[in-house]
Amino acid sequence: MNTLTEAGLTHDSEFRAAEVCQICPTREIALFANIKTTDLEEMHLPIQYIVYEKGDKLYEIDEKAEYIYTLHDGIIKLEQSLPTGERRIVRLLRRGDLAGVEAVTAAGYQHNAIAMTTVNLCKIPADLVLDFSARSPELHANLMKKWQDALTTSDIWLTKLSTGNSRYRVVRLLIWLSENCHHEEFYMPGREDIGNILSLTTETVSRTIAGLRRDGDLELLSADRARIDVVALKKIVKESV
Amino acid sequence: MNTLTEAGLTHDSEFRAAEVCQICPTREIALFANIKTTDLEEMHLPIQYIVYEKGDKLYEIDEKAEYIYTLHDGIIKLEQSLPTGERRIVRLLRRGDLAGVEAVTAAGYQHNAIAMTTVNLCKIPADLVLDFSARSPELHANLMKKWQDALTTSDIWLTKLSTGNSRYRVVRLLIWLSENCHHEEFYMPGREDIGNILSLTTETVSRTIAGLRRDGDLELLSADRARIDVVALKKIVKESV
DNA sequence: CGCCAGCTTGACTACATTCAATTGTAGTGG
DNA sequence: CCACTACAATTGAATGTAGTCAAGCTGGCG
Repeated sequence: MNTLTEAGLTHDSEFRAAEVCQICPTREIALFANIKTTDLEEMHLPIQYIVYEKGDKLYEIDEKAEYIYTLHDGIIKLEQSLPTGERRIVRLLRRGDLAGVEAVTAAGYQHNAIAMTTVNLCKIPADLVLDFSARSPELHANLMKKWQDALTTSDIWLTKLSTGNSRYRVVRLLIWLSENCHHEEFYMPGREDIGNILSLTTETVSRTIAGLRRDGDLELLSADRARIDVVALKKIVKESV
Repeated sequence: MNTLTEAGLTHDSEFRAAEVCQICPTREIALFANIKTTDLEEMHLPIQYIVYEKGDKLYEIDEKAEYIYTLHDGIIKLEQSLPTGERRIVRLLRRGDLAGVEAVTAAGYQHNAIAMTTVNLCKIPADLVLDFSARSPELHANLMKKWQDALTTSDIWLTKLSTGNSRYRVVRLLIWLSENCHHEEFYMPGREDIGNILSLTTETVSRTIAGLRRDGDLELLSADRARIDVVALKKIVKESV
């Protein structure tokens, strides 16, 4: 857990960045990573600290984009709709990632953002970030780094999650999910969500997972928790160790 | 054609941004779109104007990233390798797009960048862009806009070029390619490249294209030029007219 | 305890891949 | 100018993998 709650804050409250960012457990990897405290004070940034429950929607596609979200804990999915009606999940966000960065350049959000687990995050007004990033070289650099990260993730999804057979794709996703948690046990999305991430049907995902269980490489702990044999799985996708 | 050559410049020469950007036919959509001439003068940016031929490599993955490229004309592919050895094309760039933007945040390039056609571009030192973007709010905004565009493109590739059956995917790609050119006729990559874009085999791509030709929706003009019935094809992918 | 959504399993079908052979095309040199 | 080569594209037949449709199953929740 990496919540501001543990650092002594109550949920869904509003703060000044200067007060709260110094004690933020996500700070070293977050948007304000290396920003001087004096700068944060100067900026008078009102930050809301919020907890969303599984299934809650942060924002919707085409909705007016006014806030950027920094994710402290949990997993968020960004999804888009196809002309045919189905949904496709284009990215998953985890600790340190930003949701809704497009708020600094575009008028509307480009995805539906939905909490897949309980989620802790900070909600930051985008216009202030943009203003301040024009004055702070550090923030400016951080912001670009976050764009870069998002793009790198997208590339990985294209190369590693959208190619190869179903077993290969499911395995890669499981490895990614397990990297989230330091413990063995990790969150596993529903079969339909996995299908929308990998462009597979729920049935195919289900069968593939059943296969991995038979081989002893995957253990289901509850509806949405699992444990994997990382070494064995990495061998399947031909990745070093 | 949208070349600086037509504007009277010789190939592969070096210029100061202030001299050359004012007459650039790509300027209104390029990185320096709305930058004041006085600012450009101040920046003393040495810009190389270069022409690459089909198949030439701009840069390689992991190569030290020192330059950003603004594309004036032609098409560039960005490709990555899979652990299994195959290549995947993760993005195609066209007029106005940037190649190697990662040079401003990362140490090395993240892709192989290869010219698919004859290509006109400007090669700009990344460190100067970064410096200057910290001082110029306009450039800063432009740069973020370009990141944003790249991400949006990535999302489209994930939702529209990596899902659905082969016919659907090939059609979507053809529509995209035809949007490049105002004329009917457009550049069509080799079957293997198309396969690496869409995660299909060359054989499947070939068969799909043969099918489109039989239906009269596609006409091959030469090895790498084609013409399509846009209306008919958009109907296939269920897109408004 | 029973209901319902999400998951699993089975049988069948559709589709893309694979392997192999053939045709087509652009480039080279006699 | 044509023959020859190299490579890309096409086509066919057989195989394999994922999709589809339709039943059952399970576990969490009222």
